Amino acid sequence: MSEHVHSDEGDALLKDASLRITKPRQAIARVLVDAEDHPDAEQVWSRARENDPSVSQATAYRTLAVLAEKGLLRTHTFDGSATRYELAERPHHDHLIDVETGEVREFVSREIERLQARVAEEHGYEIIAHRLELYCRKAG
Amino acid sequence: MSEHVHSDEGDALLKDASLRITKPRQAIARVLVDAEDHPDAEQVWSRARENDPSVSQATAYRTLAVLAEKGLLRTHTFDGSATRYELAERPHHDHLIDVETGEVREFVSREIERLQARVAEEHGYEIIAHRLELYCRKAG
DNA sequence: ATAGTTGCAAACGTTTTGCAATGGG
DNA sequence: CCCATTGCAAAACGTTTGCAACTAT
Repeated sequence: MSEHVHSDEGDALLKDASLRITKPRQAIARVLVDAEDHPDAEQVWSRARENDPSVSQATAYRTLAVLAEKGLLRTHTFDGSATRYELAERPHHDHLIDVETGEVREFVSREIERLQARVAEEHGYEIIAHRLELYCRKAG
Repeated sequence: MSEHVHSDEGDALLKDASLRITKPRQAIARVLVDAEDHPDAEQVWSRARENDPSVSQATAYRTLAVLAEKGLLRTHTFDGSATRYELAERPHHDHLIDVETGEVREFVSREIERLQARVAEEHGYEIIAHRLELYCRKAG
């Protein structure tokens, strides 16, 4: 059931950001909700156009920017390439990047997080956010 | 003594990269050796021009690219902004970024490193490189 | 001599923005 | 109705590159 429900989750995302519900934004929001990878703006735009071919690049970038700014999306910039996006509502995790294939795996380590907090504390800081990326190769 | 020695360290850096010693590259290399922060390409270029005003932007970018590629420089891309550089010969460390002032502090945690290696291992990988950034605010 | 290096300016890929037209609340 | 939002095209940004002149080796 529910082939294409009224894209509830996507609309919820937009509402959470206090954005007006418009067709272009719905197309974009659905892409983000459905995404199982970490698409960049161009990919989000391209996928959104499959839902609504009239969506412009500008709207894709603008919507991503607002959602990220309001904390509903998380952004990543692996190395120096295009910014990639993912839903922030997903549980926090860090990334393990296979440098040969580009595959991205997610992981969490409570122990590492705890040590990070301690490091910040030792410097007189508290952590707002962090980013941990392991660039790896399959163990031989 | 040694007001402006023949920029030994800078030349050494270039030699290590098997680059010909030229005036523009010497100007750039000295900037990198002297840098106590994490300058981006534009900053390196601008500082290099203080030594030799004729250094072009292209040469700055080209030299940084080669040095980074040959492993003599490490690169960072905090958030989505311009790539920043630092000497790789310096002991490895991670970064704590003050989100209010932009100040960057360095730290190392052997414990965190060990846990990272373990995470990679659990996934069947070995770490080539990693990046850990703590975005922090001064503790209230 | 000659291959590596340079500055210039144009091109690049990604992202942002001014604008007049459109459309949601 | 009115202001947020849109698409378009131009611009901005950081970075790369083709080329003819130059220079370290």
